[in-house]
Amino acid sequence: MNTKQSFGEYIRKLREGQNLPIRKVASKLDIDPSTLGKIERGERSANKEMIPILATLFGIEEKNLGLILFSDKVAYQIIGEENTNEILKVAEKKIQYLKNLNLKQGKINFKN
Amino acid sequence: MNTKQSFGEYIRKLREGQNLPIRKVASKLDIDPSTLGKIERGERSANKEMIPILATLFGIEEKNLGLILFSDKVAYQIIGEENTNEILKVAEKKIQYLKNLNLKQGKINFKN
DNA sequence: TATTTTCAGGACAATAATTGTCCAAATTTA
DNA sequence: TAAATTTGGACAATTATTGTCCTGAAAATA
Repeated sequence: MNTKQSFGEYIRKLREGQNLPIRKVASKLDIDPSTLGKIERGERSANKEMIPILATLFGIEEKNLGLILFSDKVAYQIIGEENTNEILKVAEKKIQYLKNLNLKQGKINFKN
Repeated sequence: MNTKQSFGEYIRKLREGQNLPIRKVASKLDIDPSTLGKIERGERSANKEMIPILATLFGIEEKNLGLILFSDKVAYQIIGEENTNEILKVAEKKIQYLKNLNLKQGKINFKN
């Protein structure tokens, strides 16, 4: 897992590796070429529905592509803070706690 | 740091610990009592401007309160995914990379 | 118990953020 | 040079978020 690339950079390299124009990939995704261009440049976010399509197209694991997308989202959300590592650590524990809670009980109530 | 509490639960306990009605704290925050109630119940998000006010009011560290708020946000964003730990780990590396990059260069370009 | 205070939660409007398109200009490729 | 591709701004549409108001329930207090 290369952590030095954003989702956009990543899929751009994949696309260029196959010598595909934006136009064609965008058509597979059923979006405007301009939108895909923006996604590749990080000016728009990809959405989850695009993951399986791109994964199939480029022959990579859906799971990994999703990982790159979501880690980008998380990074983007807190990059402006000072104590990013602490935030992530506490978030991890919170998630563990909540998932565990969820096994025993029913729903999730989490919004902040 | 108690990771078993959301931001809302946390400030609710603080508030109740001082026997303050929602109304009064809400007034300090300059918001409707109903809004604070929702924040405490996790139906609304707190915003950053509230942090210093609440920290002062309850005599706690701004930094810690911010930590609770942001870790909540991160947790909430990815709680629905399977591989949350991996996501956090990759996000951490990405942030390190970006921060380091930022020291050398200028701005941030990150949005996904 | 009656009154008052507090709190919960739905409905709503206002605002903000996100998403995607269209188009024209710039760049790249053939 | 001509054609194809890509960039990026302006824009509209959609969606998400924020906070208020209000009513009724619950809790506290007299």
